Amino acid sequence: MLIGEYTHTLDDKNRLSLPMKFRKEMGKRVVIAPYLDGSLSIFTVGEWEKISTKLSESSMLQSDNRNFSRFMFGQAVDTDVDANGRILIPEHLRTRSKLGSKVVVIGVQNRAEIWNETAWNTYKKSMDSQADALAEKLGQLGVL
Amino acid sequence: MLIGEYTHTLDDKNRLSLPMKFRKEMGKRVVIAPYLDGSLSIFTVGEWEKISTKLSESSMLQSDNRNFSRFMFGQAVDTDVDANGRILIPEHLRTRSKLGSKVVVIGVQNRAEIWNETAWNTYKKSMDSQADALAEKLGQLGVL
DNA sequence: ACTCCAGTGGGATAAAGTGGGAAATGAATT
DNA sequence: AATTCATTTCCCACTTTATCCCACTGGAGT
Repeated sequence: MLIGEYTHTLDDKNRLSLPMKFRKEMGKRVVIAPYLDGSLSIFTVGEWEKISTKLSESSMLQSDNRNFSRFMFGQAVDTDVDANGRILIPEHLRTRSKLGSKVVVIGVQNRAEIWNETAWNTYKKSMDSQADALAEKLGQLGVL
Repeated sequence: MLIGEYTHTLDDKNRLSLPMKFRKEMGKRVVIAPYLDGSLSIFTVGEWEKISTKLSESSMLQSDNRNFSRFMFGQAVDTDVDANGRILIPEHLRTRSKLGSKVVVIGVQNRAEIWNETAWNTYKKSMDSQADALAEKLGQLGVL
């Protein structure tokens, strides 16, 4: 279970160290993929395979499925974690999520997310003000 | 599993190097075919045969199937991967997908796609703005 | 204050990607 | 049928980018 928020530097060689607390669970190999709300996601290979399986069962002749598969797979990368616990963020993903030298790595259950630092702070603030309303909605759906 | 985005050059001899990460899975021989959304597709011979089988099982009495088969098979070529991991893109396919000297090769599970660089960037942008809605839709369908 | 370690930075080495020339194949013309 | 011209295929070499490895730093804990 990945939890917590860590601010790390993304250096000019596109290297990002994973928080020490994540490394054991992440293992030696992870998949980095574009994710929702402008963030990037880091999955363990196990979690990634679950997603792959689900998407491979959907027909590529339907544009919704095709588009989402392209979006995820086309931009994803599976990469080794180096000896210092760092991963390489490909240039196209770095650009997409507008990552500067300071990024935020957060743990969300089975995945980690990488955020542009200011985008994360903005997001946090807006969620804070909406949290009560959100809880209400989820409560109505019986989630919590 | 083919994933990732790579920008490669298509030289004046119509040669395109496959990303190193794709080469093992692609093998010594691949099939290049026109694909959807203006892209070209690269399949392993194995994957190509699967598609062929499926299409041959669908009735050619339906004009949609007939037309789609013509579209794929009529323009497809099977070609060797050379010693440097490069393939030759036939002129008619290069023209069709408006490929200049810079093209993007992406991996999408069982296939690779070749895109005109600017077309890909445009596509990505439009997908980025739709991804959240798309994920929601697929979530409702039980895909994610 | 000293030690240890997570996180960071930089230089050396290897390899992926690309370009160009030589050899081979095929077509065309006399 | 033979020679020449054009096009394709193969091979080698270069350049740039990425990967590996080691060293440093600053903060936390003893």
